[in-house]
Amino acid sequence: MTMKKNPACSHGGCTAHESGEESCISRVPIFNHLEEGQMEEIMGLIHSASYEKGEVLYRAGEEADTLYILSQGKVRIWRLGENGKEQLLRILEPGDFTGETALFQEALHEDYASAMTEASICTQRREDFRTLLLKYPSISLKVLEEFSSRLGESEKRATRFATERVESRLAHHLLDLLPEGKEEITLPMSRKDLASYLGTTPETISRKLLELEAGGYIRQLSSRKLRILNQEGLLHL
Amino acid sequence: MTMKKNPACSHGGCTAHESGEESCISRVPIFNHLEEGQMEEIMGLIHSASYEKGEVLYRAGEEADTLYILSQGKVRIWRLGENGKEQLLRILEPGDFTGETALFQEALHEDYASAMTEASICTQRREDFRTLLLKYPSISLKVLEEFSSRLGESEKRATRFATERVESRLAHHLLDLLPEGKEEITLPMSRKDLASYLGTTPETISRKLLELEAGGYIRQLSSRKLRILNQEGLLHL
DNA sequence: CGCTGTCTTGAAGCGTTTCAACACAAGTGG
DNA sequence: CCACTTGTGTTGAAACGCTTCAAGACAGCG
Repeated sequence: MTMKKNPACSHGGCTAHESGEESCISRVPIFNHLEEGQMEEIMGLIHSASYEKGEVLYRAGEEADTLYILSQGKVRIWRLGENGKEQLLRILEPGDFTGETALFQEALHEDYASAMTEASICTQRREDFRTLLLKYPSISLKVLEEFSSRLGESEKRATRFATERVESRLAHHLLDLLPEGKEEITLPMSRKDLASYLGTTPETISRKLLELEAGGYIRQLSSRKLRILNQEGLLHL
Repeated sequence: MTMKKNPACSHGGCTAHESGEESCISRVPIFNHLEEGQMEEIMGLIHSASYEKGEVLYRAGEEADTLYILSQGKVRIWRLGENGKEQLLRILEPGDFTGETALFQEALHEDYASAMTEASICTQRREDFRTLLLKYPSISLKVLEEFSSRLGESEKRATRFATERVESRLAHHLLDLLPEGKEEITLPMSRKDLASYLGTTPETISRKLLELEAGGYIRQLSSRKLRILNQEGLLHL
C-alpha cells in the first residue's frame, strides 16, 4: 500500500476525473450535504492510500480505528465462520465505506477487507471522525441512516438464510440485481463468490441456474449475463 | 394498549420499584450519560404505554415513525421470510429499544414486535427523537454504538446461518447464553422459539441437544435448564 | 382429573454437499 | 499460431443432514 497525507485524496484516484474538479469526499453520501467551508475542514482530516489488486485493507482481529471510504475500484468484505468457511458479505463500490462497525466501540475487526481491483481509498482516524460527528450532528444522522439501512439489509439476509432454500435465495438475489425497468443482468462476481455470498456451493449455483432456466424463469446468455423472463415467478419461489 | 402522556413513564411500569425513584429513561443506555436538566427535557418528549401479553406493538408494512423503549416485560421481535416462514430475531429486555431501523429513513417496518408478557413501554415520535439527536450529538454517538454492535451481531448471525450446521449454531448459541464464569444455563424461550431463532425446527433442536448430551458436552437438567460440561469442545464444533 | 400445549421419538423423503471427472476459456511461452 | 497451463464453470453419483409428518410422552393448568 502506498500512503499520502493531504491535500485530501490528491492521488490519481481522488482528484478530478469524469467528475470534474471534485474530490472523492463530495461523492460520499454521508458528507455530500455539507457546505464548502465544512468540506474543506473534513478534507484536512482525510488521508489517502492506494492498494494493489489482492492487497488486504484489514483483517479480523486487528484493531479497528480507521474509517475506509472507497474512492476507486472494488473491495471485497468477507468473514470467516467459526469453522473456517469463508462468507462474502458485500462488495464495495466507489462512495461506499467500511470499517465502521468497530468505529464506535473500542473493538477489533471481525471481518476482512481486500482490494478486488487496484483501489484508491480515503481513510479517516476514529478520533477525527468522532470529533466531526460531535461538531456536525447532521453527519451523524446521515451515518445513522446508512447504518439503519445496512442493519435492515443484514437482518433480511439472515432471515433469508434461516427460512429459504437455495433456489429461492438465488431467485431473490437475481431480482435484487435487476436494474429497475430492465430485464438483463450482469453478475458482478464469479460462481464461487456468488455461492459464498448466498451460503452455498458453486456446484449448487450451477444446478439451480439450470433449474431456473428449465422452469422458464431466466435465460442464461453467458456465464455472467442472463435475462429475466418471469420476474413475478421468481419473486414467489 | 393503554396510553398516557407525561409525566414520563408515570404508569406502574416506569415509576420507582427496585430502582428507587428513577424513571425508565435513566435505565436506557443511550440516554443515561446525560445531566439532570437534559433528562427532564427528554422525559417531556416521551410517552408511555402498557401492553397486554400477546399484544402487537407494530407489524411489517406499517409506517415506522416511533421509537419503542422497553421499560418492563419482554418483547418478541420477528420477521416473516418471503415464503411466510417466521423467524425470531431477538427478545427485548427492559432498557432495550426497537423501531429504530426505520427511524432514520422514511420507511415501513419490516419486522413484527409483540409483547411476550405484560409490558410497559416508553415511546418517542421520530421527529422528537431526531430533534434531540441534533441538539445533543452525544446521544447520536450512543445510538451509533448500539447500531454498530447490533450490525456486528446481525452479520455474525448471517454468517453462522450461511456457514455452519445446526449442531454448531446451537452450540455457539448456548455459549452466548452462558453467563461469565458460570456453567448453568436457563433457556429464555421455548423449543419452538429457539428453533425459529436458530433457523431450524423444534424436532431438530431436541435431537441435537440429545447428541450434545451423548457427546458429553452438556447435561440436560430440565427442559429449560442445562449444564455446560465442555465449553472448549462446544466452541470447536 | 382430564385437557391443552410443549417436547420427544421414529421413519421416510428431500435438498444440498461433497468428491471426482470433465469442459471450456483465457493467458503464457515456445 | 498452437500447445500448455491455470482457473472457472459444469455434470454425475453417492452420502449426509435436515425437515416433515405422525404418534406418543410429559408437564402445566383449569
